[in-house]
Amino acid sequence: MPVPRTIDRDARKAQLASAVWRIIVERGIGAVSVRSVADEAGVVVGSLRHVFPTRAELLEFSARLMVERATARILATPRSDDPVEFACAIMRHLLPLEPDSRAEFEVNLALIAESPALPSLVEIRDYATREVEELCHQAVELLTARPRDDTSLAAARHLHALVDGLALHLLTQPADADSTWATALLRAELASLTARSP
Amino acid sequence: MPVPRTIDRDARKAQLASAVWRIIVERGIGAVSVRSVADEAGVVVGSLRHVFPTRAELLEFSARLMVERATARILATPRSDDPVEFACAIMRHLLPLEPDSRAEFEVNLALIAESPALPSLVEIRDYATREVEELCHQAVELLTARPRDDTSLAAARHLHALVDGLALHLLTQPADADSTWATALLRAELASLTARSP
DNA sequence: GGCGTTCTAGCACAACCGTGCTGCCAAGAT
DNA sequence: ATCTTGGCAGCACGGTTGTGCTAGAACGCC
Repeated sequence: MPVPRTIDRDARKAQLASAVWRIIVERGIGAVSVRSVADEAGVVVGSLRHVFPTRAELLEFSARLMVERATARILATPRSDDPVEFACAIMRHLLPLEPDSRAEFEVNLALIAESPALPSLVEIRDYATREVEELCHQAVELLTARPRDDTSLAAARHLHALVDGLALHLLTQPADADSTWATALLRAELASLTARSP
Repeated sequence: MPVPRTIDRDARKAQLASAVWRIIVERGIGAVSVRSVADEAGVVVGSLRHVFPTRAELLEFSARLMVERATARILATPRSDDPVEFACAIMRHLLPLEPDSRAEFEVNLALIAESPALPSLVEIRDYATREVEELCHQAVELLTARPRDDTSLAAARHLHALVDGLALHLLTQPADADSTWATALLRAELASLTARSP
């Protein structure tokens, strides 16, 4: 049985997904169409549709890959002896401070804004939210060195809301504006968690 | 000089704007077109375009009216003797706890997500952000009873991020889910502000 | 070399989009 | 009664969208 030429489908998918991200960042989610994405990726529509038969599949994969990338980056955070600095380094990855994470958050927001029209993306978004929530729980556990209870649950929710709110504000200001205040705020919050623990 | 029949343009504009909101909430920002809005409002495209010649003007007015409505609702908050309860009542208006405020926040988010494509809406969004920021400053001043300085600025930013993060999380959960935890979290944060002041 | 399969390239179609434009209707001032 | 003008209804046009479908090109295996 002959096995004809095959391209690296995963690489091709990633190439197309990053084209999607670029368009979302530069022109908004509304500008994402099979044609604009194919153009941006430098392929023809036929090739794109050979890998992603429908637009929904294209967006779904793009969203999923984005979550994977973010997860990988967070897991790759170098351990630190200082708990506050370690937690801060992890949480910083959730803020749109660099082009990559900025794109990730922008895509995340686009998913929320378009969720009524794209129900298949809701579960991806919810999965990502649960992951971040779990991360906040772990951060609280690390800093307070206590098991989970009602107060630590509230603290985790507080931290989660704070991080996402900071992300929202960083996104609405220009990419090159001063953003040291956000890190400082985050570090102060994390430090106060250790201070409050007995 | 003859003066022919005139409709209440402001009422007509508000009618069309609320149709825009409904579509954003139910079908996402991507589903907002002159035709879908005219349908939803029960008028024909020609009539809509008589009031809003272009789609951009329609969206711009809808966004501006939304900010006005929110501002009015906040200003109408009854004063309370308890500073924490008063601040909490005001901040609750910024959370998507009821259909109206839910729609407002959803529209706000849609504006952010589509800002690359609709630059004219950016300044409206920025104006709304500044208003909320100012509100947070006033809340901090009220609770700590101290003038603005670096620490109160940080506290206001903290509060602002927390409120917007909470709003984001409330939006991603079903409209009828339990949301008492958000109010509790907010009240605790506001109470801790008074506690910290000397 | 020939075959078979994957990939590429693109046409076609129906639907939808924003917007320019043209009549028609109704109502109030004269 | 007539005239003037704001509002209503809708057609038309060029563009874009998602997707079905077909024909050819490129390549690994026999």
